[in-house]
Amino acid sequence: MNIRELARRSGVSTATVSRALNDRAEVSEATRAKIRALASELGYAPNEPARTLVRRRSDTIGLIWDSGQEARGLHNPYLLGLLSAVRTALSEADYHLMLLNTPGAEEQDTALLQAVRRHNLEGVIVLTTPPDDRCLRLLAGSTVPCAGIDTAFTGPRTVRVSSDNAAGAELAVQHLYEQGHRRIATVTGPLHLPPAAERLAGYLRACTRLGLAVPPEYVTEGDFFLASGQSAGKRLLALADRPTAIFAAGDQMAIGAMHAAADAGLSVPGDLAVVGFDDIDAASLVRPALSTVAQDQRGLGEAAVASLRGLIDAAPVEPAQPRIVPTRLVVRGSSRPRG
Amino acid sequence: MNIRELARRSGVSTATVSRALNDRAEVSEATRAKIRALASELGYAPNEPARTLVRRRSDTIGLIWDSGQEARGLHNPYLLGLLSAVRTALSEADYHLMLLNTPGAEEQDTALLQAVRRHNLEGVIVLTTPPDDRCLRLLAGSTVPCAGIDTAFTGPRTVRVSSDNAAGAELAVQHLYEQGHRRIATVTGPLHLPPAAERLAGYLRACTRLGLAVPPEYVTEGDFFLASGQSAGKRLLALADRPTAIFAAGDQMAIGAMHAAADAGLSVPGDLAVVGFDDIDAASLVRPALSTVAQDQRGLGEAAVASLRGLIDAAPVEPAQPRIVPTRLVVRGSSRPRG
DNA sequence: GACCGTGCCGTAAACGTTTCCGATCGGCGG
DNA sequence: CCGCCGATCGGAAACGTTTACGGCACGGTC
Repeated sequence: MNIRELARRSGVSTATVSRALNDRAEVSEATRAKIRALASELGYAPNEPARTLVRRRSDTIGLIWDSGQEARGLHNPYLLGLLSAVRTALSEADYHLMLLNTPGAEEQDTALLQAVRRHNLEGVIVLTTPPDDRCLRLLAGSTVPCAGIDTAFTGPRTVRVSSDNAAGAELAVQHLYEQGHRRIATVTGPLHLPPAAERLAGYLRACTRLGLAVPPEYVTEGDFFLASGQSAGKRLLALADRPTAIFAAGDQMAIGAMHAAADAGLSVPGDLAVVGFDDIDAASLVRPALSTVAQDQRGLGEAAVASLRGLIDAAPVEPAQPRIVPTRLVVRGSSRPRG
Repeated sequence: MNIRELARRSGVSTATVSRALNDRAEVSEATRAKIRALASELGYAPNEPARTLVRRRSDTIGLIWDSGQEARGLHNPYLLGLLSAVRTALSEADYHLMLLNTPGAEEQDTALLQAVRRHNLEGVIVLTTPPDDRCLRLLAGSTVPCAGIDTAFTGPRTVRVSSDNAAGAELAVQHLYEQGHRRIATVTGPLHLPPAAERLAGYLRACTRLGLAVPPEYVTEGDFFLASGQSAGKRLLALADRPTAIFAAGDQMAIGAMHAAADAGLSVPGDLAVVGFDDIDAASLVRPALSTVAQDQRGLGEAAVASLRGLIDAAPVEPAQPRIVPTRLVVRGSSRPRG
């Protein structure tokens, strides 16, 4: 069942069928309707590879994420939500989606770039901070439009979209302040990662704005995982000037801090309030449930797709501005009014 | 940079270049090496759409999962792991992967089938139990090879791969038995879903094998979510013949049961041991950490890909046997030896 | 020496679509 | 009546590959 067969049965030429189905103007309404009807009756679907070949565009974009993390057993609970958001946003824009595999160490440096060319991909969306990868750097350095969600690469035709990490952190601190807390400490992520640095900046900004003192020992660096939050919490709770609240730059670390409080015989939120960042699944499963700054995954996905489309059909006029997506505070039991 | 240009620069014809790069025999080693070298030097990558067009096979399979769940706010923490596993297994088999979007209610019934034909997909992998969808049923009923992970459709060229739910449940009960428990209750999932039914069957089988009495009130049905586990736990703990251990068919329900124990002033695992199923992220974050039956996501992904390949290049001889992948018990704090 | 097989390679026809370039046909103003 | 114009369509050339087919040279066998 190809366009020729459909043309034969409609009594017109393949050119007319193509024009009819592609909503071109040079075809009468009558024949267009007839062809449409016959096409859907016969279940005709145009062959995409052939279209791609002649049009020299595939309406397809590639998606890639850092699976190195999972390989090391570290799930990023956000990936799935981002994936779905990107997928629906792309399909609404009539793009197809191809999953690229993160090149391992044994791959060629050009593996990613080659994959893009092989499939005529019109752009690539990169999820989460990837390892310091040469493949990815090569891709970003090329003229292939790239949108990165929470990634830090730069290139001639790249755009970065990320949550408003600083504002989110401010939200958290503001909330704790409103609950009466004045001694608020923080556990950061690895500070060489942009999101971690931005969340710290937001924390500091809020503290100065609110007139809160931030002794240097109130800022401890973690690695986004449970254990680091627990040990950081333990250190913070042993301080002479013990904080009454902790803002952790990641939910796992926040849960770790809650464990540290329990270890010290302190109650949450009575003796220590905790606010995290990300709203992972576990946040609503632990007890007390974790207050946290939720990222807008759908918004991130839509922003990435919108930016990418801009990059695709616009000339590379200027380095695209990063797109910032607002966050939202979710208040749960771990920061309710002090008892 | 196409094959013609490469042929010109190598001083041979396009046919020879094609044969050289596709490892056909009718090319001398010398010219093959020369072409290879030139190709990688020039960064030549064959155009997949053109290949697909002429070969009439795309080396691409489609992936689809039920995003209805997420839309309703229900994350399936397993999806991401499965996704990665499928992706790596496919790329090792030199297949490309295209993400299909789950058709909404407004789509044509034939949307999925049409997508498969448009892109010349050679097969489809379906993740997690989808809604009772006509699109999917149409796909399964066609001759398109389909592999479903934890899905219950059937068709002429479909195969189902799933974890050994029954054996996993037996593992859990056996473990609790070995810890000295004799009164073991269970919280099931919705029993119309095959995994839930199988886990219950495994529980019952283990109990009879071990000679444990199972009063009817020891079996309560939940919906895989936290609240159902909590209320089920509450009911079980109020029983005159109170169980000393609970096997929950899902981790969220298991955590709910732990909350119920805390509400009743009981300690875990001292007064009540709990074992879950799935090993979601939260399992290792709650306190005490949750013992659980972990699914082998990588194994599931590889089995799905292997089955699909069998379906693709074999004649549809007989209805393919379902592939069963073993599970693994992860013992954590919630079921450690009784105090 | 004729013949055949084999190894290597080139020519050209496909694959299914889009689109450029004409062609045809009414209608309409001059 | 003539030429022009817009609307509608068909013919045919692309797009970049793979592969059937045939050709050529060479070595071996009778």
